[in-house]
Amino acid sequence: MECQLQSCAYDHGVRETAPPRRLTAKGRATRARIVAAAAELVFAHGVARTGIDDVRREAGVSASQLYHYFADKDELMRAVIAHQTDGILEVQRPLLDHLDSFAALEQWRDMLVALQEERHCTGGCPIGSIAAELADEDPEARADLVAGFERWEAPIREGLARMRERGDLRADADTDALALALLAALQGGLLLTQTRRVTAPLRIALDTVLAQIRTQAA
Amino acid sequence: MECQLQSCAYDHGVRETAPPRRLTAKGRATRARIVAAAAELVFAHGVARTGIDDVRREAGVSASQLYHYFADKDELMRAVIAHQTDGILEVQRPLLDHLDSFAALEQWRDMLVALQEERHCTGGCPIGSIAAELADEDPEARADLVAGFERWEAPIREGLARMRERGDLRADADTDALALALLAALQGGLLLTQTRRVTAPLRIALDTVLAQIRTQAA
DNA sequence: GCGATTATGGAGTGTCAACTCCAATCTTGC
DNA sequence: GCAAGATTGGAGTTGACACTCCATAATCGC
Repeated sequence: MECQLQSCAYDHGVRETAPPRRLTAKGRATRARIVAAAAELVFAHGVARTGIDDVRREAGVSASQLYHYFADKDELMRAVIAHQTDGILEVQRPLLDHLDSFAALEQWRDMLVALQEERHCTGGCPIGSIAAELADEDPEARADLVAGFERWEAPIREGLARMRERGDLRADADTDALALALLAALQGGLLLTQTRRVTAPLRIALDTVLAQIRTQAA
Repeated sequence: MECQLQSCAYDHGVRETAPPRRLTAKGRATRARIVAAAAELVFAHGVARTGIDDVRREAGVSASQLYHYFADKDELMRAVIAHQTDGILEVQRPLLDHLDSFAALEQWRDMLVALQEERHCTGGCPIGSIAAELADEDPEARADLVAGFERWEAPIREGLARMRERGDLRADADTDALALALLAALQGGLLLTQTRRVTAPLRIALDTVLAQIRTQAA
């Protein structure tokens, strides 16, 4: 509840609940290994179907270590949300920071579709799937998810705003709404792609919003 | 695996796994009560967090009854998917069957937004949330989810097609793609609305695709 | 009405999950 | 180098959960 606004990538577990005030280099590495293992398992099977013991085994640590770094499963899941948000931004970063041309938007769409193709359409959105599972169940997780989506949406919003300022889009184009619609199309497209096991829904959902953005060209 | 194509609303549990070949009137009522209770709990808390015992208690039946009508939890969840799809179609039915004018599309959007408003933005899509949880985990559930989405998408697709045939939309408008984009916007909008607890994402996501449909007016 | 089938009650079982405890070992600041 | 504190191992506990079993009561076809 205290550090949602700053970008806080890794120091998420350091709140009043987490016992260790200072982490040694080895400790940080162990903690990171736990979070990475948990993130992978949650991405593959969801929060509820990911057992602490699975994480423990995958990360190669003992139970006491896990509870040394995280007060409980909920706190670990919050660390996973932060980790996955970092991962999304890192992977999309070069493109995401320059979504200020039609060519860049199309490249971004191609990248997203190609990624799902590689995964054979399994797995949805790394944070969207968690949101579906936890948004109504864990208020703290919800807050972190809101922050995660915001970190994702911001560069999209800013890219479209630059297009408008530069004169590529009409002065009265609602770029904030278009950015939000793009994110929603991505989420919905991913869900349908995951369910139907074909990339068409994702591609078509994104293309439809991109077409709408193009109608706003100046 | 055998009855995805016909509309099969209620006779879903009657496959080789379900012991009872014939259900008496009372039996059907009990089975329906179980499915309804399960659907409500799953909608509120997800599949994994819904215990058989919770369903049992909520429906007012004993454990043996539950396993008399359903081979296991997976089969019950498949019945829930069918039940929720029926529910979605029933609620939206009057509108859904006549989505063949801009006015009707807007009325439908208003209804969807109002519904989430009533729910204070809690709960996502009755089948979308299940899809996020089960699509990669249970192949049979995935098949039923695909069928469910198709039953939902079909009337949207057909409404837009009628608009094109009637000349409201251009002859080269890709109404199938627009219908799919609308469903994706709905799913993504619901997820973001559920997470952020405001209806704006849902409304904006739908409005953006509606605007794109309007650009295809003849 | 009567035999066969279906519907119900409720106690019981085995497994697995999250989490705890305590003792032992490294690391670090000084 | 030496305490203080950080890090680790692994067995143990507690509860929840999906599912089973067997006996009894209702219902249906004829």
